[in-house]
Amino acid sequence: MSRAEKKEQTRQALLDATIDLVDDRSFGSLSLREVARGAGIVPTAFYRHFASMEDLGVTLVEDSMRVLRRALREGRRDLVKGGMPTARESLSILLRHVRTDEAKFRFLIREQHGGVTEVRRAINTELRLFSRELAIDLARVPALAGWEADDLEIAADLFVTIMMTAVADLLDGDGRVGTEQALVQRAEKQLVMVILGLGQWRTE
Amino acid sequence: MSRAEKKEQTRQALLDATIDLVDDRSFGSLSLREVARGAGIVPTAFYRHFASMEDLGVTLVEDSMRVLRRALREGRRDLVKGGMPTARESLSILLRHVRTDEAKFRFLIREQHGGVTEVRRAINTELRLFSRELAIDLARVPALAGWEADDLEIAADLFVTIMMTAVADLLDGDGRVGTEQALVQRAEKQLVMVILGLGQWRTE
DNA sequence: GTTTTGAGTGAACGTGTGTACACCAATGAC
DNA sequence: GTCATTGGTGTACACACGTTCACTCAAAAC
Repeated sequence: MSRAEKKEQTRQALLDATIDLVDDRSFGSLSLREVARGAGIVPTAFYRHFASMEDLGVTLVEDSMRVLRRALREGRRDLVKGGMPTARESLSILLRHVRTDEAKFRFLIREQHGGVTEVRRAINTELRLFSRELAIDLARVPALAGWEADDLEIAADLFVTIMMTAVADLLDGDGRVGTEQALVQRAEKQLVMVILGLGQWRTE
Repeated sequence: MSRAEKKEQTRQALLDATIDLVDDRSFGSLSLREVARGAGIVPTAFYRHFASMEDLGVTLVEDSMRVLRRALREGRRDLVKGGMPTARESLSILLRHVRTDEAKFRFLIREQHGGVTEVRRAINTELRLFSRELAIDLARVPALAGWEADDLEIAADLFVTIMMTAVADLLDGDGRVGTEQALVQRAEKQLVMVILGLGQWRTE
């Protein structure tokens, strides 16, 4: 294995170890030594890859966000068509992604309002970008033509909030199936309420 | 000062010190010694008041929740009347409370999805209670008569989510006034969207 | 083939950690 | 007035922490 490959592998091991540890603690409570230990290297070697824990945290946000963006984008394609069945479809796509990348989603949810400023900032910046992206999609929906761009972004923001709340609830809940189903139905109904509200907006 | 009073005072000092420290870090990253130092007592004296940091955390949730409940209840009285101006009113009441009890709200926002299980659980239990309370209020609104109780709770849940998101954004934002105003308007419009959606629910 | 580079090592530092224990001193009960 | 109760103290322990420094030794550059 080449030198660069070996380095990349260790770097990834550090990121993986961090994601593992953050499953039941906050990122800010992790120690550099713990992470290094988890990756199977000596503490001082950590600095060959990241300048600090904060630096690693920001990198981890970009990593995890790539997964979230992919999930939300896929769901988005259907959501903009409006109506109840497509809202359900979008949600189930998202939640399927959550199940296969549980740890990364938990990291994002936990640290969105967490105690490490740079990490928090990175997450919210990315989420805002995504809201704007969704707003642009909404603008292309015929039924929403003539809307203010600002208002569309506000609606998009609310969709994202509902989605993220559903993810948080899913990850927090016990493993029981009934709970999960109820949770999905709730989020779905909330999305529909907003969609119905959109239809009424300045049309009354 | 009586013995019991003196003890209560120290206990409060521990809670205050914790709230202070949590302003820019996560609760899980606090050490017992730090908190004791902040309260002006020696580490071992901590145990005269709380069995552990986790224990203190749960107490702090109850403390802070009392403030949040009062704020949300006050705003609720107007919200259930429906319509745009009352949504604005409810929001401004809440945000005024946030400004006077900033640290406690920040604690709740930060730890709602934070790394300390018991604390997280305590916050979400209380929030769920509040949602249910709001749902009962909604049931008394004539326009919403005939709704399923479950659906009302789902709507109430969404109201609470929007409110909490607004609080989080307010506390995260820089101090600039323009930002704050935009944020309030956004939350207000989101509330209205849901209210409009409620009007359409199974009425189409 | 020789030299340079750099990821990983291991010992050492000063400092902070949670908790155990014996102790003090003032309040409150009798 | 005496004595038990109890919040707070100070010392001590074994351990974990972030960061420093001089080091190895294999891959990459020449």
